[in-house]
Amino acid sequence: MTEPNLLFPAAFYDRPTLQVARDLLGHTLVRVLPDGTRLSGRILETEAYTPDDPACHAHRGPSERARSMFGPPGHTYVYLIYGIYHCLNVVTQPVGEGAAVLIRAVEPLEGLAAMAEGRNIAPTAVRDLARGPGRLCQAFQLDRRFDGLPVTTTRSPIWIEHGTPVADAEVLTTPRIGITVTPEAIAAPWRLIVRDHPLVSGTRRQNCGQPYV
DNA sequence: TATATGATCCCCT
DNA sequence: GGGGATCATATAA
Repeated sequence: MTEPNLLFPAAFYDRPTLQVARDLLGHTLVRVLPDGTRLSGRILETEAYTPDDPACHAHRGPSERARSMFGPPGHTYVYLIYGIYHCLNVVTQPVGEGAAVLIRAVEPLEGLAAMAEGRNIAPTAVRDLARGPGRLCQAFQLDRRFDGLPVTTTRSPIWIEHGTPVADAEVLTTPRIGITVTPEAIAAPWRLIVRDHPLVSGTRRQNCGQPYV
Protein backbone atom coordinates (compact mmCIF):
# COMPACT_ATOMS: atom_id res chain seq x y z
CA MET A 1 0.00 0.00 0.00
CA THR A 2 1.57 3.25 -1.12
CA GLU A 3 1.30 6.38 0.97
CA PRO A 4 -1.01 9.04 -0.42
CA ASN A 5 0.77 12.28 -1.23
CA LEU A 6 -1.05 14.16 1.50
CA LEU A 7 1.38 13.38 4.28
CA PHE A 8 4.41 15.44 5.27
CA PRO A 9 7.67 13.50 4.98
CA ALA A 10 9.96 13.16 7.98
CA ALA A 11 12.20 15.82 6.39
CA PHE A 12 9.41 18.37 6.93
CA TYR A 13 9.84 17.92 10.69
CA ASP A 14 13.64 17.73 10.51
CA ARG A 15 13.90 21.54 10.41
CA PRO A 16 14.10 24.43 12.93
CA THR A 17 11.23 24.05 15.37
CA LEU A 18 9.68 27.52 15.02
CA GLN A 19 9.54 27.01 11.26
CA VAL A 20 7.75 23.68 11.65
CA ALA A 21 5.38 25.24 14.21
CA ARG A 22 4.48 27.95 11.72
CA ASP A 23 4.15 25.61 8.74
CA LEU A 24 1.84 23.20 10.58
CA LEU A 25 -0.83 25.90 10.95
CA GLY A 26 -3.81 25.19 8.72
CA HIS A 27 -2.99 21.54 8.19
CA THR A 28 -4.95 18.58 9.44
CA LEU A 29 -4.46 16.41 12.49
CA VAL A 30 -6.05 13.00 11.88
CA ARG A 31 -6.82 10.25 14.38
CA VAL A 32 -8.44 6.92 13.62
CA LEU A 33 -10.10 5.24 16.59
CA PRO A 34 -9.98 1.45 17.10
CA ASP A 35 -13.52 1.18 15.70
CA GLY A 36 -12.47 2.99 12.52
CA THR A 37 -14.00 6.36 13.37
CA ARG A 38 -11.98 9.15 11.80
CA LEU A 39 -11.37 12.31 13.85
CA SER A 40 -9.73 15.33 12.30
CA GLY A 41 -9.12 19.00 12.93
CA ARG A 42 -7.39 21.99 11.40
CA ILE A 43 -4.33 23.06 13.39
CA LEU A 44 -4.85 26.62 14.68
CA GLU A 45 -2.28 27.04 17.44
CA THR A 46 1.22 25.70 18.12
CA GLU A 47 4.18 26.37 20.38
CA ALA A 48 7.90 25.75 19.77
CA TYR A 49 10.16 24.11 22.36
CA THR A 50 13.90 23.85 21.76
CA PRO A 51 16.59 22.34 24.03
CA ASP A 52 18.27 25.69 24.75
CA ASP A 53 14.99 26.84 26.36
CA PRO A 54 14.61 26.07 30.11
CA ALA A 55 10.85 25.54 29.63
CA CYS A 56 11.58 22.63 27.28
CA HIS A 57 11.34 19.14 28.79
CA ALA A 58 14.52 18.23 26.91
CA HIS A 59 16.49 21.14 28.35
CA ARG A 60 18.36 19.01 30.91
CA GLY A 61 19.12 16.20 28.53
CA PRO A 62 17.32 12.91 27.91
CA SER A 63 14.91 11.75 30.61
CA GLU A 64 12.48 8.86 30.80
CA ARG A 65 9.49 11.14 30.25
CA ALA A 66 10.94 13.16 27.37
CA ARG A 67 12.74 10.26 25.67
CA SER A 68 10.67 10.67 22.50
CA MET A 69 11.84 14.25 22.03
CA PHE A 70 15.29 12.88 21.33
CA GLY A 71 13.97 10.35 18.85
CA PRO A 72 13.27 10.79 15.15
CA PRO A 73 11.47 13.93 13.94
CA GLY A 74 7.90 13.42 12.81
CA HIS A 75 7.02 11.29 15.84
CA THR A 76 4.76 12.16 18.76
CA TYR A 77 5.78 13.23 22.24
CA VAL A 78 2.78 12.85 24.54
CA TYR A 79 3.08 13.62 28.25
CA LEU A 80 0.87 13.98 31.31
CA ILE A 81 0.46 17.44 32.78
CA TYR A 82 -0.88 18.37 36.24
CA GLY A 83 -1.55 14.70 36.88
CA ILE A 84 -4.74 14.93 34.83
CA TYR A 85 -4.33 16.07 31.24
CA HIS A 86 -2.17 15.06 28.32
CA CYS A 87 -0.40 17.26 25.77
CA LEU A 88 0.45 16.32 22.17
CA ASN A 89 3.73 17.35 20.58
CA VAL A 90 5.46 16.50 17.32
CA VAL A 91 9.22 16.00 17.47
CA THR A 92 11.33 18.30 15.29
CA GLN A 93 14.97 18.78 14.27
CA PRO A 94 17.54 15.99 13.91
CA VAL A 95 17.61 12.90 16.14
CA GLY A 96 19.22 13.55 19.50
CA GLU A 97 18.56 17.31 19.72
CA GLY A 98 15.38 17.25 21.83
CA ALA A 99 12.90 19.68 20.25
CA ALA A 100 9.17 19.59 19.55
CA VAL A 101 6.05 21.51 18.58
CA LEU A 102 3.13 21.51 21.04
CA ILE A 103 -0.23 21.37 19.26
CA ARG A 104 -2.55 23.55 21.34
CA ALA A 105 -5.78 23.83 19.36
CA VAL A 106 -7.56 22.55 16.27
CA GLU A 107 -10.81 23.39 14.52
CA PRO A 108 -12.80 20.14 14.63
CA LEU A 109 -13.62 18.88 11.12
CA GLU A 110 -14.60 15.20 11.33
CA GLY A 111 -15.83 12.98 14.15
CA LEU A 112 -17.26 15.74 16.34
CA ALA A 113 -19.61 13.34 18.10
CA ALA A 114 -16.75 11.06 19.11
CA MET A 115 -14.72 14.07 20.19
CA ALA A 116 -17.54 15.22 22.46
CA GLU A 117 -17.71 11.70 23.86
CA GLY A 118 -13.99 11.77 24.66
CA ARG A 119 -14.43 15.16 26.27
CA ASN A 120 -17.58 14.06 28.06
CA ILE A 121 -19.47 17.16 26.99
CA ALA A 122 -22.49 17.88 24.82
CA PRO A 123 -21.82 17.51 21.06
CA THR A 124 -23.19 21.01 20.56
CA ALA A 125 -20.31 22.58 22.51
CA VAL A 126 -18.02 22.80 19.47
CA ARG A 127 -16.10 25.67 20.99
CA ASP A 128 -14.86 23.49 23.86
CA LEU A 129 -13.93 20.38 21.86
CA ALA A 130 -10.26 21.00 21.06
CA ARG A 131 -9.39 24.49 22.28
CA GLY A 132 -6.34 23.97 24.50
CA PRO A 133 -3.81 21.10 24.57
CA GLY A 134 -5.52 19.13 27.35
CA ARG A 135 -8.92 19.33 25.73
CA LEU A 136 -7.45 18.41 22.36
CA CYS A 137 -6.00 15.19 23.78
CA GLN A 138 -9.30 14.32 25.45
CA ALA A 139 -11.18 14.90 22.19
CA PHE A 140 -8.67 12.88 20.14
CA GLN A 141 -8.43 10.24 22.91
CA LEU A 142 -4.66 10.46 23.28
CA ASP A 143 -2.57 9.45 26.28
CA ARG A 144 0.95 8.24 27.01
CA ARG A 145 0.31 5.07 25.02
CA PHE A 146 0.44 7.31 21.95
CA ASP A 147 3.90 8.61 22.77
CA GLY A 148 6.58 7.96 20.16
CA LEU A 149 4.31 7.15 17.21
CA PRO A 150 5.00 8.48 13.69
CA VAL A 151 2.67 11.12 12.25
CA THR A 152 4.13 10.55 8.78
CA THR A 153 2.19 7.42 7.83
CA THR A 154 -1.46 6.40 7.68
CA ARG A 155 -0.45 3.09 9.26
CA SER A 156 -0.25 5.06 12.51
CA PRO A 157 -3.39 5.74 14.59
CA ILE A 158 -2.49 9.44 14.31
CA TRP A 159 -0.97 11.51 11.55
CA ILE A 160 -0.86 14.98 9.97
CA GLU A 161 -1.96 15.56 6.39
CA HIS A 162 -2.13 18.52 4.03
CA GLY A 163 -4.97 20.95 4.71
CA THR A 164 -5.30 24.62 3.87
CA PRO A 165 -2.05 26.53 4.48
CA VAL A 166 -2.26 29.81 6.36
CA ALA A 167 -0.85 32.98 4.75
CA ASP A 168 1.84 34.93 6.64
CA ALA A 169 -0.61 37.81 7.13
CA GLU A 170 -2.89 35.46 9.11
CA VAL A 171 -0.17 34.26 11.47
CA LEU A 172 0.46 35.95 14.83
CA THR A 173 3.25 35.23 17.32
CA THR A 174 2.73 35.59 21.08
CA PRO A 175 4.49 34.46 24.25
CA ARG A 176 3.72 30.86 25.17
CA ILE A 177 0.96 30.04 27.64
CA GLY A 178 1.71 28.96 31.19
CA ILE A 179 5.51 29.41 31.14
CA THR A 180 7.03 30.52 34.45
CA VAL A 181 10.69 29.42 34.47
CA THR A 182 12.66 32.52 33.45
CA PRO A 183 11.85 36.01 32.18
CA GLU A 184 13.43 35.15 28.83
CA ALA A 185 11.35 31.99 28.40
CA ILE A 186 8.20 33.84 29.47
CA ALA A 187 8.77 36.59 26.92
CA ALA A 188 9.88 34.48 23.95
CA PRO A 189 7.31 34.84 21.10
CA TRP A 190 7.20 31.15 20.29
CA ARG A 191 3.43 30.61 20.25
CA LEU A 192 1.87 30.77 16.80
CA ILE A 193 -1.83 31.28 16.21
CA VAL A 194 -4.22 31.85 13.32
CA ARG A 195 -5.18 35.50 13.75
CA ASP A 196 -8.70 36.25 15.02
CA HIS A 197 -9.76 32.61 14.97
CA PRO A 198 -12.47 31.96 17.60
CA LEU A 199 -11.22 28.43 18.36
CA VAL A 200 -7.73 29.46 19.51
CA SER A 201 -7.05 29.04 23.25
CA GLY A 202 -6.08 31.93 25.48
CA THR A 203 -7.68 35.19 26.51
CA ARG A 204 -8.19 38.23 24.30
CA ARG A 205 -5.09 39.73 25.85
CA GLN A 206 -3.00 36.59 25.32
CA ASN A 207 -4.05 36.47 21.69
CA CYS A 208 -2.74 39.91 20.85
CA GLY A 209 0.58 39.37 19.14
CA GLN A 210 3.05 40.35 16.48
CA PRO A 211 2.94 39.40 12.78
CA TYR A 212 5.03 36.32 12.07
CA VAL A 213 7.18 37.84 9.35
C1' DT B 1 12.63 8.47 50.67
C1' DA B 2 10.63 13.19 50.54
C1' DT B 3 9.01 17.27 48.68
C1' DA B 4 7.85 20.73 45.12
C1' DT B 5 6.06 21.59 40.76
C1' DG B 6 3.82 22.00 36.51
C1' DA B 7 3.66 23.44 28.24
C1' DT B 8 -4.13 22.68 32.21
C1' DC B 9 -8.95 22.86 32.93
C1' DC B 10 -13.11 23.73 35.42
C1' DC B 11 -15.94 25.94 38.57
C1' DC B 12 -16.67 29.67 41.49
C1' DT B 13 -17.13 34.66 42.41
C1' DG C 1 -9.62 36.50 37.70
C1' DG C 2 -8.67 33.15 41.40
C1' DG C 3 -8.12 28.57 43.51
C1' DG C 4 -8.41 23.47 43.64
C1' DA C 5 -7.86 18.90 41.44
C1' DT C 6 -4.34 15.24 41.08
C1' DC C 7 0.05 12.61 40.11
C1' DA C 8 4.32 11.58 37.33
C1' DT C 9 8.57 13.53 37.30
C1' DA C 10 12.51 16.13 38.79
C1' DT C 11 15.34 17.42 42.26
C1' DA C 12 16.93 17.50 46.86
C1' DA C 13 18.19 15.09 51.01
